[in-house]
Amino acid sequence: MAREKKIDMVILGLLFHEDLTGYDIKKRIDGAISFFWKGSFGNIYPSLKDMQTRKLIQSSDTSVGGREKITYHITEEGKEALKEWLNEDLAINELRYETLLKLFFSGAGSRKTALHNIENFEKQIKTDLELLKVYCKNLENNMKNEDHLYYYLTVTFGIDSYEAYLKWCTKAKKMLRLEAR
Amino acid sequence: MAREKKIDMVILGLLFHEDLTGYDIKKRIDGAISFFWKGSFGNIYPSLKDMQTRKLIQSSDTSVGGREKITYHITEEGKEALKEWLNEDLAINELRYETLLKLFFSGAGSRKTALHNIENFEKQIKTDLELLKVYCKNLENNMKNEDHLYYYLTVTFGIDSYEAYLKWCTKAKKMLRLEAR
DNA sequence: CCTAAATATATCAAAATGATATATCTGTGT
DNA sequence: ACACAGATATATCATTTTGATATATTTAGG
Repeated sequence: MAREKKIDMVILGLLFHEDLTGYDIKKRIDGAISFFWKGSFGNIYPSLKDMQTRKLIQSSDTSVGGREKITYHITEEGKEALKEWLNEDLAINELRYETLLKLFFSGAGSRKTALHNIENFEKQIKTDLELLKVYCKNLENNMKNEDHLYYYLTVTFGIDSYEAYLKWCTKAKKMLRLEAR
Repeated sequence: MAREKKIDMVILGLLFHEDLTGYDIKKRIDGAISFFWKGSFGNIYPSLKDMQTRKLIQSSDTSVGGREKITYHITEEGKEALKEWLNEDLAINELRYETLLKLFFSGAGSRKTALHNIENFEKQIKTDLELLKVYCKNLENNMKNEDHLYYYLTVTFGIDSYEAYLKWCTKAKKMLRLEAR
């Protein structure tokens, strides 16, 4: 059996709630989802075409004037495929943190470089954490349906782990400054 | 300027300390590094050939009997390239957590499925956390050089964040069980 | 002495990434 | 009325990564 293309599931998950264009899908992925998954035009558009031939989604032309616009709709087969994936036990969870990679190899550099890289990371995380907290507050005032609960849980995952990262940053910086070479 | 191939930096980082074969490199990457970065034969071997033509590394044939074996050694240019990368401010840090993706789309499934996916995640994390703690204990008894300090910091990053994940799992499971549909 | 596991290199299809090309529509300031 | 920046929208491409497989040799255990 061919390996499952994850972008397909992201798209099906989004189309489960509403009809969207490829461009809309990209915007949704760039929102809260981007904290734990990415997508690009380079895989969204091919996936849309492919899933249409596999009858998991249907397209309808909703062009306005000269502006081309193709809106996609999930089929029953598409909903089935999504549910099957949700029920599979396998889930691949991966970190790809270049900051940690650089830190690991900092023996080839200096304490100063290592500290600098951690400070950059800290800055990145603080910015993202602020954003997540805004999402969280908005959700708390508007937890009206099941989907909001799942959304809320992913946001709190982000907040909790980012807060742990920041605590680690403080510890790590202290160690790098104290333990004289 | 061509985009930087990250696998090159991983290999240079490893070769900075010792000469290695492609197979050795794969084994190193599959160790502690695998918690924050991955590598496969499919990009290790091509990278080795490419970096050799770019004079960042040198190869020497160390075959034993009929067994082919090519050992690589970092050059001064290679060391320079590694240091340059360490000194670049840019670092791409990405999470790719299929568990969170499934949780986010659990509206298409059920509370039961969502809970099941979190329990699977919890199991995965607990196993990995145990391993990280072993690494940590070994390091604490053997913190003799600068490299061990950097290694130790990446390991504590893993431990701290995984512990935060587990706390989140407990909270999330409670919410999913309490908040009746 | 057999065999399973580890060592070792290499390649390939499939998927993801990141950038770019092309064209249209919308809102803002002048 | 007009220019023009920015948002909307689809599409493609080279590069990189992933995951699997092919091939062959050596080592360790029963």
